[in-house]
Amino acid sequence: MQGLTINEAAGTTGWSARMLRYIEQSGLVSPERTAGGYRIYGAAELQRLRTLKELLESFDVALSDVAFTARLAADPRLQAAIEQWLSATAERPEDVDPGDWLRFEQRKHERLLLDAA
Amino acid sequence: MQGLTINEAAGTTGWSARMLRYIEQSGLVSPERTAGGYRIYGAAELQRLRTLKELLESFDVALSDVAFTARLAADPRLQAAIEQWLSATAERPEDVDPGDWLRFEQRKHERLLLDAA
DNA sequence: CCAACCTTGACACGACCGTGGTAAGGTCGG
DNA sequence: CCGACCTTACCACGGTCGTGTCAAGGTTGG
Repeated sequence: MQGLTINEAAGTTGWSARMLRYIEQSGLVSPERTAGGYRIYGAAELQRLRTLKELLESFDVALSDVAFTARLAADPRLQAAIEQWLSATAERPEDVDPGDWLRFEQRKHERLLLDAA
Repeated sequence: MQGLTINEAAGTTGWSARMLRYIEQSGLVSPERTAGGYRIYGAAELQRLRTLKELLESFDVALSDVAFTARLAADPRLQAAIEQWLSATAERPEDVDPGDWLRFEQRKHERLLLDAA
């Protein structure tokens, strides 16, 4: 076997088995499979899952954001197009309220925080 | 006045007035205001709105994706964290099915295309 | 002053995200 | 062989995105 099954991996990473399947579907962590189709998580995958969790939590980023960044990294044409568009804004950086998109990006979480208060 | 009001801007850019307000809220295009609070779109804003529309349509990208990329560009710490995490996957690029996250990213649109067919 | 336009705020709605669950069936190891 | 585990495929649910619309009230320009 030499690797963990999905529920064992869930136990040591903090994700649920359901989420491990979802993460695989998003293309971010894809474990090997046994001949019968069982997912087998090796040390590398376990490490990636743990750091992924940390990344999402410490920066308040969504899974889909990381997936999109992967798409960006793999498609230089797209990356160039977006960065070029953004750089046109940067022409007058003093006009941009830096809290603007930040609040937009994190609106959902602000609500959660407010509800908790 | 020397600029277009929101409905005039909507007419020449192809966006709806509603979406122009939404785009402003996302921090991507923020027009000046009159003393009374009216939005005034100048040539620069109009151009940005048109190219934004083109960008979203030709690359099948969401508004929130561009907003997230802006957040990335403005937060090097976040950008570095995500890119570092992604680069660990790239260690074994031959193991990654490039259509995987691509299909994940565009699942919604595939459905639309299928429905249309 | 006034008609035409703008503002914010709210409700609505379908589609998608993140997540849990359950059902029907296949695989593992002893 | 068999119990424990895994697989995929669905339904559900609250929350967010993108978008329209409507109400109540303020601004603009002649």
